[in-house]
Amino acid sequence: MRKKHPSTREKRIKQIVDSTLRCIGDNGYSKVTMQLISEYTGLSKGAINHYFKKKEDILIAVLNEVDRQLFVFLDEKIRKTDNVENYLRYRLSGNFEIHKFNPALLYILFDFLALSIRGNTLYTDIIKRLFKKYRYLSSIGVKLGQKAGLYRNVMPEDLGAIIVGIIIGIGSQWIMERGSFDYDNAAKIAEDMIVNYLKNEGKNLISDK
Amino acid sequence: MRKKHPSTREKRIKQIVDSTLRCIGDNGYSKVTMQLISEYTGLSKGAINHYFKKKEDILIAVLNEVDRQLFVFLDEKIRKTDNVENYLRYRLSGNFEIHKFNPALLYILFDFLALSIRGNTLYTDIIKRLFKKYRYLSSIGVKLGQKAGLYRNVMPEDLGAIIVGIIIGIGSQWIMERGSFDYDNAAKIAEDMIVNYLKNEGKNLISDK
Amino acid sequence: MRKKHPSTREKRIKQIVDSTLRCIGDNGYSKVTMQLISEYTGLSKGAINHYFKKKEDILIAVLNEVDRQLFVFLDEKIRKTDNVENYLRYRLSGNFEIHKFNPALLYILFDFLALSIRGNTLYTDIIKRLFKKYRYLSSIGVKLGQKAGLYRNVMPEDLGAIIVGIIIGIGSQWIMERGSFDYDNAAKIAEDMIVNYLKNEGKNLISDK
Amino acid sequence: MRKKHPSTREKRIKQIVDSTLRCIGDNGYSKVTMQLISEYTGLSKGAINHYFKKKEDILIAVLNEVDRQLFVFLDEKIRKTDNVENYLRYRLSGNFEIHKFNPALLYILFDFLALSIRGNTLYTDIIKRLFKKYRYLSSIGVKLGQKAGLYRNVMPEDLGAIIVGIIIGIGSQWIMERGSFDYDNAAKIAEDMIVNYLKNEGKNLISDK
DNA sequence: GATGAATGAGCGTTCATTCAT
DNA sequence: GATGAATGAACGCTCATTCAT
Repeated sequence: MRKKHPSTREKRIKQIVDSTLRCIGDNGYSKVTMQLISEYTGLSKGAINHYFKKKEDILIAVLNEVDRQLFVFLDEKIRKTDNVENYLRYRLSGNFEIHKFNPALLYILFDFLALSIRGNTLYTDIIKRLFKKYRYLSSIGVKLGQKAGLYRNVMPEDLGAIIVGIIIGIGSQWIMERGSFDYDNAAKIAEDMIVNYLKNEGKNLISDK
Repeated sequence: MRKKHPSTREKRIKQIVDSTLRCIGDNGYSKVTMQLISEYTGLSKGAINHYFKKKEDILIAVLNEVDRQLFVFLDEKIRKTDNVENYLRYRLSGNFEIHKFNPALLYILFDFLALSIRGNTLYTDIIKRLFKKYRYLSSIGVKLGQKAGLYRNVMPEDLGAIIVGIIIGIGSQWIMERGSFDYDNAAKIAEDMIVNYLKNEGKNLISDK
Repeated sequence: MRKKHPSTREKRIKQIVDSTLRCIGDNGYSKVTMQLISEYTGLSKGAINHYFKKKEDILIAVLNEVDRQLFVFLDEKIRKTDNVENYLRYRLSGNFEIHKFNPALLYILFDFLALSIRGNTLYTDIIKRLFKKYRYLSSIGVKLGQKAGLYRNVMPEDLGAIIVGIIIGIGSQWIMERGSFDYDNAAKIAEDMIVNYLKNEGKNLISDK
Repeated sequence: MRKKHPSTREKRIKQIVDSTLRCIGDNGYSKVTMQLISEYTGLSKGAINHYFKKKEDILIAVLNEVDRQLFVFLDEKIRKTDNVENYLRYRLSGNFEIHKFNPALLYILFDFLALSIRGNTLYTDIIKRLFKKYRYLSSIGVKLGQKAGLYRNVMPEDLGAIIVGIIIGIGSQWIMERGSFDYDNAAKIAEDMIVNYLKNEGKNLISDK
């Protein structure tokens, strides 16, 4: 029996992935069961298993979806600028904004990150790729500034790591306890700190330690 | 009914906590079972239960041990300096060093962080307290510099959040994939970036965005 | 998502309750495990859990089933009479009969009674309700006789307690050791004793103690 | 090494039995663990096991102690009378009194009764013996009255079963819910009902059913 | 005699997965 | 395609019992 409605399969897969994303956002990775996914999706457990042979397969699809959503959200904002400095600033402020107004994505990212840090080879590769991409995207702003002669000569990849790190590092603390510091101010300082550093090539500020 | 061998109990408790710490470091929080802890410890499941009534109690003890180890390691290093700028630099470089040579602590921190982000009230308070402490310790270096007239006038708490964020943010990426960027260089840049920012009060580098 | 086979679920639930009833009758409450219930039912442990989330839920269902069976058995017999005195006699003899030919119900009742006497709040309410109902049903026969001017003026509720008490009190002894006394004769004496007492209003038989 | 203080053993055994009795009275049979017995006794688990090889051995000793206490309490009261009718009345009222003011004994009796009803051969024999003894003791009052020409000619053993039954039957309901009926009044009615029945030989009150 | 550390079988329960319908 | 009944391994945990000290 051949596929009668090939679009049904894709529709169902999207339905399952979206529901699971919502489910993880609501309950956390460790609380997600096939039963709960089934309830969020409105499909039976059997139907879920019909489209995804293993629970892990759903979670991998979810992680890819998180990646896609983060990318879509940011790219839209950044593509609109042609100011070199703004490229970097928009990436920073855009990310800070995402985590503030849609923390579920960060929640999920952290769940998978925690799993991936160990040998969980299932998610590791996806998370690695995700981080690599964001370091790369962050480094583009640095490279553009260097090409324009605005930024000092540092390894763009290492600065990409700092940019990505500062975003998730501040975000994670803020998620833990919102009142513990001024998120917007810290984000602003971080932004200035990075741009400030990149523009201060000539000054010998490096300690002689 | 006096304890005849109080040292035995304490020894066993330490043995279990240390073994669990090692176990989480090797396998990750989600993979840790009472059975596995028992195997790592070399004691029976019943024996583990004799000292810790609940699995959670072990994990809380482990988390406190992580906290203690981080504190002991850093304080030793920092106490030795009386140079104001070095206070901040030592805290940064010290943390980077820990995560490089004893990444298990960061693994575990992330595991509990991921759990705490959701409603897991068991670890949340401990993790909150831990983060708060590190933001505070980081802010001390800022305050000292401000008092000495060396650093610009920013909220020390917000800078504490940035310092802690940058340490765990870079650390987590490096743990994920060691070859993806130059950890030592990124750490050095981050260090300079922060000190640079703090010392550049007069310059109007803040973007007019 | 409509139920396709609603009868399957109900059939299984009945199957589990009946099997557990048999299991408790054979082995006693304290010996009943999920494993044993599963064996009596012929279903896997997982299947039992599919229909009853908690072991307690099965036992509550069992207790309600015992209640139902007792009620059905007695009501049938009693409804057939319109003789006022027979109402009480039938209730007494009917109960004695049940306990003689289906002692499992009494076994189970005692198991739950023993549990309920202590703070086991799970079964206490059900057992309380059950006893209350039987006291009430027993008191009806007294009230009818009083209305008809046949019985002396005593609190029907207190007599209900005596009637219920005598039934389970004699039953429990007989269950313990069948040869120890003549159950049928004791039941007959008890029946006469109660009716005798109720009909002897005028005589000052009450001791002047 | 021979026993230095033979009385120590007996003292310890009494200490353990008494503590366990108290422990069951407080918590119920099903809640009693060796740990709890150890805490109630103030001895270590190892010490308990030194005197009683099995937990069951303790419980058998406890049950015998309950039997002994019930006997002691009642016999004292009854021995004081030489009035034939009072013999029976004292046994009834005495028992009602015990259960009212020391329900723990009834609690424990019910716990073991529930266990004994099934094949738990450990306690069955003791409980059987206990019931038999009380039926016998109750029947003495009947026999005395018959010898004195006061009571009708019924099987004393069967009446013993009714007397014992009515005592535990009413007691169990009252323990379950104290407010559900007037215990004292029900006890009084039960007492009169029995004596009334025994004294009404001539009257043909027996239904012709 | 006395302790409590240690054992391990067995408990109720969860859950990914399979499969007859 | 879709269902949910059924499975069974694995989990955290309890507890009577043993035994080195």
